[in-house]
Amino acid sequence: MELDKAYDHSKVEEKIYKIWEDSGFFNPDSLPGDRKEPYTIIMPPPNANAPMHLGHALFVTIEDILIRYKRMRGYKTLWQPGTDHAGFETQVVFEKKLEKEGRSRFKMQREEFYKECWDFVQSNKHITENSLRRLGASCDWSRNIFTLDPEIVKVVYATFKQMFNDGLIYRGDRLGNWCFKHQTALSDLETKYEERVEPYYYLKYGPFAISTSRPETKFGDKYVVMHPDDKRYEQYKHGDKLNLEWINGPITTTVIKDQAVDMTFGTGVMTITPWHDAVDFDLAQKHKLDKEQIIDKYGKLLPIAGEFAGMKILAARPLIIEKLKQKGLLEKIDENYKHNVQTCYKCSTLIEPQIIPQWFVAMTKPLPDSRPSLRDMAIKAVIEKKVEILTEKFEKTFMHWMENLRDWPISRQIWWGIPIPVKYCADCHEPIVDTENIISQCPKCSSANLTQDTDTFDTWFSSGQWPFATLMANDARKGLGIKDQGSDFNTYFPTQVMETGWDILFFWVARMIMFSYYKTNKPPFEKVFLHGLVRDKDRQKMSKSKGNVIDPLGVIDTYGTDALRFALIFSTAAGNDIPLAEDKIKGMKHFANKLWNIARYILAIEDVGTALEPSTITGGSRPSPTGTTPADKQILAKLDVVVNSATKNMESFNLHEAAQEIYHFVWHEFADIYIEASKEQLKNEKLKASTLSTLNFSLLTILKLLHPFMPFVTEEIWSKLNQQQLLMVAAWPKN
RNA sequence: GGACGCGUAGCUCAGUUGGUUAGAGCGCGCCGUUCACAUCGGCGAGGUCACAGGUUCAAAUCCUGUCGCGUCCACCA
Repeated sequence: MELDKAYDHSKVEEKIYKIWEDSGFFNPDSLPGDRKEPYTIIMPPPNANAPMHLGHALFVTIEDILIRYKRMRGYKTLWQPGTDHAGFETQVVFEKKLEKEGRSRFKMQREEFYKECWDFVQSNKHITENSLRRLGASCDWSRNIFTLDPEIVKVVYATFKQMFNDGLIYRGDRLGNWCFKHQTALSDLETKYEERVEPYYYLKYGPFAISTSRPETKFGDKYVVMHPDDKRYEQYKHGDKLNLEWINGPITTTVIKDQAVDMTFGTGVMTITPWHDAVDFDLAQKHKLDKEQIIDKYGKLLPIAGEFAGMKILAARPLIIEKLKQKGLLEKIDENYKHNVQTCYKCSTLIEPQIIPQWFVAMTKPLPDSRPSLRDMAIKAVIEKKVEILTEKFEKTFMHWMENLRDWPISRQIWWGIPIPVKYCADCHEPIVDTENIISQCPKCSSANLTQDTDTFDTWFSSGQWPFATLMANDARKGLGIKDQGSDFNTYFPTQVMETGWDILFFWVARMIMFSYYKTNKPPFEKVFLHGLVRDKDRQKMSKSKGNVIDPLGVIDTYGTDALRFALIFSTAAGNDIPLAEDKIKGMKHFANKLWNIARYILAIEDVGTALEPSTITGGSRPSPTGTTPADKQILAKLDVVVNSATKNMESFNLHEAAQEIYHFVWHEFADIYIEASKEQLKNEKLKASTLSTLNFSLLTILKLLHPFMPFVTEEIWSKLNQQQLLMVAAWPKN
């Protein structure tokens, strides 16, 4: 048998993937042998609309390594694939596309928009899935699912209804983060703070001095707040009324004393704008104060602003200041006030807090069946290691976040997503949960005058249920109940590992744990393995919205999937970011070629026609100790060490260490030392048998060790060795 | 403001519970191609493991402090 002089991945990868896929071994139901113990990874569903980036390559590499390893160890392995409609993310991308075409969703019908967005996502979805194939992902495509598939939506709706009935979901007039551009509320996680330098104004408010960077919010200020212990304002009592001249004329203000005021900040006096500020909102709630909307949802001033009504806030600001100045109410301006402003994480538009009715999930409210709150169940699970977050660093971060958790707003005023299954009675205003869309009469007042809620769910409300929703959906498709023998949910839940990026620890992982306990009283997964971010060569974060994503398919074309995978895993400790240098990938292509040539050397000996039968060459049984040379003994001993250590590292998720030691062994022990020694030994007829046997045993073992990391080249070489079964289901080496 | 992490060879980074001459990829210097591989081989240069203390028989690894860098969370009217 003669191999090509160099390994050519382009001739191999597509062919091998097809062999794997045709074998059916991606599907746990079709694996050879009697496999009882399941090992399950639910794939974090990639955003269906987004082209693949190196983050995908990294997660596929890690998860595929784990799955292939466990498959070789005889587990009933399920890697559940899927794609994500990614509500807001996708809508933003799609709206940008519309914008380029000179269109806008605000000029479209909702149905028209949804259909176009659906088609857009569907066409990109296949591209994403094929990219996963090119990366060698050995996931079970027969179970492939999409977050908007009806079986998933059904599970999501059932959870919503159950939570609503349990009083864990409520509709509230609460202050939310409002993005003017995207015309939707956002959760705190979907906003970011940006440092800006803006003028800061000191104003005369009757006898007081107040300060603000946002004079346009001040029209409705009819309360003035100070700390009860502040000696400077002793003469003012809580509830005192004062008349004073303000922007648009005389007003009456009421003194409020509250400890929330920081006496050391500014003058220790502030006025409040409950409709547009979180602290002020809380104060107003506490003291039952009036709340007035100053700015509408398009960022324009309302009639309360008098002559400024209808103006955009930023345009009005200098005019308001000018008027204050003319009235002698402006004391001074600090032009270089540095502060952080909250902005939309997608478009950096200033976030305006607004009171808008939204649906919330109560995170800290105990469950009606006497279980603790969603938040507390998740904290308990992590403390008790029912869910183990790998690396202490992330566990700490997780706990810190959980302990400060607030209620979660789950409604969005966008169109791309799962509609909230609620109707409102126009007569008695009762919200009616209608998950089947069959209710036409208000159960309370019998009115037939019902209107549909127009909001959609936060994507994470549905993807937070992904681990059990996917398995339940699989069962629904097969007509199985979740408790039936052999159902996916029964067999594969809880799953073993959740592998994902640390950047969605709060968005996703935390929510999955909470939903899972709520719904099943079990953890969704036993371990959480968080990988870092693949950064570009300037260490910049790669993201769809920044447009700096590097297409991994180009790198694969040049160097091969195995090289990319090995480069990604090679120096990747859990949780550390990875700046990917192309040189590293190139080096790993060389390694694949090295492996190829090791096999080529061994196979060539066979062709040269030694005394050995091919069966001996390819049998791969461990050489018997008698008749081996010190060199044979040494390499076999080292092989044992590597098998041992690599196995240990695979079990403890130190994949990069396993990769490194295998690499070192193959190149610098086996090739550099033993193969060189073998050339001399083969000249001696008496040593030929044991030498060949040592070479072959070592090679076969190496192929098994490397297969999870470099599946293509190892499977290809394996096939040249006339093996009966595929390497992907060969047994992991033991010693 | 709160929390977390990092500082190891010219560059990018590994180094699990403290234990022999601290590693990899790339780069660099010299030598070597009929004999698996030039996508290679051999030899080599290069690190006071940020700094200062401490614990220990033993510290890159544990503790304290200093300097420098970064991340996350929250946010002052």
